[in-house]
Amino acid sequence: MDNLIDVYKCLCDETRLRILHLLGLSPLCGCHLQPLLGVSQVNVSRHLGYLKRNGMVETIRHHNWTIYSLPEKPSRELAKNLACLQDLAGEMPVFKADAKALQALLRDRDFQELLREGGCELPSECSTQPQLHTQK
Amino acid sequence: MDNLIDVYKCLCDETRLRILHLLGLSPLCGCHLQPLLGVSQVNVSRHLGYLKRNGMVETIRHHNWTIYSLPEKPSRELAKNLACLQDLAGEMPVFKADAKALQALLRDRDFQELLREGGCELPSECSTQPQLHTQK
DNA sequence: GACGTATATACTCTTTCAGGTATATTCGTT
DNA sequence: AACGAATATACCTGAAAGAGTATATACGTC
Repeated sequence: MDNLIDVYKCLCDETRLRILHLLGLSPLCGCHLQPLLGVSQVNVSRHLGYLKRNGMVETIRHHNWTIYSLPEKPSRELAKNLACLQDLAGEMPVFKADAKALQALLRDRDFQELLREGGCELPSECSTQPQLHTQK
Repeated sequence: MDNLIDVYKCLCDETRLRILHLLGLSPLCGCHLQPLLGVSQVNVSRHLGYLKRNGMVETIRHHNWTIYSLPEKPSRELAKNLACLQDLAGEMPVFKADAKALQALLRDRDFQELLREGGCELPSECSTQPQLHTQK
């Protein structure tokens, strides 16, 4: 029961909702999330810390980066609610805009390499095709 | 987006979760919820007020009673999350115990009459069969 | 009109939360 | 060793939440 409440507590903040939605699409670092979300570094870090303390995300350290991702083995409560969130997000402007903004990052080779080095699975949206712009 | 956050805010309290779960099974008054939940009258009333302010429940006044029920036409966000909650509740001890405690009330004729007079649909669990104990 | 039941509000207190500014800490590069 | 990038923590503040006690309000009955 407490676990379920913790899940909902994590979900009742817009920044955290956007973070979880994005992490549902790909593992990400704070430095990727910050520009996507348009909030301060401290803010991202604090919300990520909150999510981690509550078991909503997992981390992998790689060099100076902390790669955040959704838990590999989420609790039933978490899994159900994340599925519910992704479902709802598909029809909500804020989330759709976030997903769109993420697409550019997913095609970035430096980003793909970072995930690979961190041992993360690349999301299917990461095109392995030759790409046009590799700005970092 | 704000609506979704409000939904989650309503869901991140144990008392409110239990209320919503019970209302998913039957319309109920505060005076029914109070003994079921085992919390004070003020507490039930405040949480019900919170839920109503956020559009999570609807009310019908009948004499001295206020019958609370889930919205007839819930928003997409609310509907999805209530479905998710009912799903999860099926396997959680606290909710199962609440549902069981509610069964006795559902068979109570005074209770059934109150719902009918309030214009509520009787939940399917309300047996219309002759009953053994009608203590109020 | 007095009383009991059902419900809601006011006041207070304590805790939690979200955000801002400033300041670590860690790692890699120069 | 100095610097920059990525991340995290400390301190402060204002707002909201949750609960307790007391007190209203509203309705029906006697």
